[in-house]
Amino acid sequence: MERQRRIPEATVARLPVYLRTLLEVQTDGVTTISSERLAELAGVNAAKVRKDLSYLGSFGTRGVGYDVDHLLVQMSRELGLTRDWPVAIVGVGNLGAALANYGGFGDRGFPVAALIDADPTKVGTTFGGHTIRHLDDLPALVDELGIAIGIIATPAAGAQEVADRLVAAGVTSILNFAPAVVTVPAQATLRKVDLALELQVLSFYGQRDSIGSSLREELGVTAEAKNSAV
Amino acid sequence: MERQRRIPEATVARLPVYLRTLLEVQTDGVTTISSERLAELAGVNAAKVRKDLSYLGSFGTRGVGYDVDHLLVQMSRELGLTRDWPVAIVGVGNLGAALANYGGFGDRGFPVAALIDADPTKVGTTFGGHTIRHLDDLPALVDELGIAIGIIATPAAGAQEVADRLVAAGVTSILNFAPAVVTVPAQATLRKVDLALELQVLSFYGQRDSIGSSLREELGVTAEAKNSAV
DNA sequence: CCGACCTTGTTCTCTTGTTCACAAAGTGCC
DNA sequence: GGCACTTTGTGAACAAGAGAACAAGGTCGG
Ligand SMILES: NC(=O)c1ccc[n+]([C@@H]2O[C@H](COP(=O)([O-])OP(=O)(O)OC[C@H]3O[C@@H](n4cnc5c(N)ncnc54)[C@H](O)[C@@H]3O)[C@@H](O)[C@H]2O)c1
Ligand SMILES: NC(=O)c1ccc[n+]([C@@H]2O[C@H](COP(=O)([O-])OP(=O)(O)OC[C@H]3O[C@@H](n4cnc5c(N)ncnc54)[C@H](O)[C@@H]3O)[C@@H](O)[C@H]2O)c1
Repeated sequence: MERQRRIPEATVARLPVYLRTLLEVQTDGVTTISSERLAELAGVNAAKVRKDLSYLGSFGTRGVGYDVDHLLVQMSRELGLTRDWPVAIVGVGNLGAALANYGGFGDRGFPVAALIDADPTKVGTTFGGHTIRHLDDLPALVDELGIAIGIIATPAAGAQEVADRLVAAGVTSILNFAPAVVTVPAQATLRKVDLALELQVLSFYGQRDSIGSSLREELGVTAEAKNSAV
Repeated sequence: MERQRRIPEATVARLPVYLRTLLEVQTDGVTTISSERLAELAGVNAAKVRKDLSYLGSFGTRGVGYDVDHLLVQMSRELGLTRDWPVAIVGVGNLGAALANYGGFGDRGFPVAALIDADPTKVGTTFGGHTIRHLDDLPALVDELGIAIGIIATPAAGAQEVADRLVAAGVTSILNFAPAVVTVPAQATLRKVDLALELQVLSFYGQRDSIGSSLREELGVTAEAKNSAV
């Protein structure tokens, strides 16, 4: 039985949800879980769960379900979570500072390894246990600390330049919070988090509702978020 | 010529990007734009732009392009941006505080109208010009201030309860930052922003790359983010 | 007024993703 | 050991979305 490669993008985006769900049931002492139950907890369709998991290999036992521990190991391996991915936060302002303070990333294998800013009055100061470094130090920091992921938390105007510099320094995974279209070469991966966009999408559907349209209800639009990748 | 209803979800998620792009070129004095140019600036395919815009109606002029001002008006109307959408932030911690401090929302028609927390030591204190209110006050706040959107910035454990309370109080648009699966009834809309998920997806693709696989290059995976709706 | 040129709007095809439905495979009772 | 029951893994049908291609419609120079 040949291992199936090329995991669909939609599946990749759901694996973290399954992972989190499995970690939760694991702490409850659950050792085996059916696709039905996992689907319920993860807010998706059971057939989808089975198909998604089948991309990892055939780990289930028919008539029984999936072994939680085993699934967690396979899933972590597939997602690349068997190693740490040091993160650099670029732009230590309002948002960057909040992210730097947040402990939830290091726990999960994404330690904040560097804080970077372009403002000379911020560079050199210490924040949350890190000395803020200048953007020019980026290549050195990548070498020293093995930065694998860059988070852009600068104003929109600077986002593309920061992305270019990150890629030039060898950081090929980028998460962009700035409300700007940023492009990177094909060998890099860029994902974005755009709050204004989210609010505007909510506004769109909210307006539909308040107009009294029952369109979406008729369609049975589902309860769980439908974000594409978020 | 019948107006085409039922705008695809994928299109709805791109309209805010076009909107932002159009606002930018508008300030540069541009009055007309072709689908080709808009596509380039928005980081998408030109055919997609034309198809997306055609859902709003036929506003372009063949041989010329689209009138920027007109397009902005139509798009704003469609997205429901002709009115304000007061936002309540639930959970004024690390993240909630950063969001509350951020001025970028009010500018765009999403004023932060209320800050809500469950912690008795925080309730009653003032933050960023708002007195923090208790979760129990939610129904009253919705009545008084016309809260239209709720942002969940509490720990994961409280997220579902907060969502339930928001819906019960009449808030049908919710943006969830907590790493938890939250479900809402069909008449409500929920979107999520999940940073851990984003990082794990980056880790997946980062691992693929560092293994030396040229899979994605061969596939010509594109430069712009592929987030589904974000 | 006409013809060369440009850009939209839309149709068609291809790809990706979702869901159903069911045979295959395993468990555990009797 | 056999049989009833459960749950997986996947084939096939269906739905949504992306992109190429092109006819229709409009501009503008002459
Ligand atoms: N704060 C929020 O809650 C929030 C919410 C949504 C989106 N955003 C977006 O996140 C980004 C950051 O927001 P913020 O509120 O933290 O802004 P901010 O102004 O508080 O901080 C920006 C920081 O980036 C630094 N910076 C500017 N240009 C830089 C460059 N080229 N290289 C390195 N550093 C640079 C600045 O010195 C500053 O420290 C913005 O694009 C904003 O639109 C923020
Ligand atoms: N801080 C970040 O940068 C960051 C990044 C990604 C995700 N998140 C997520 O965002 C959420 C908030 O993170 P944080 O760092 O601000 O946490 P935090 O602990 O700093 O703040 C949480 C706040 O929510 C309040 N709260 C708790 N339960 C509540 C309830 N039932 N109703 C109302 N308020 C309640 C608490 O009193 C506290 O003020 C978490 O789920 C976290 O995982 C945070």
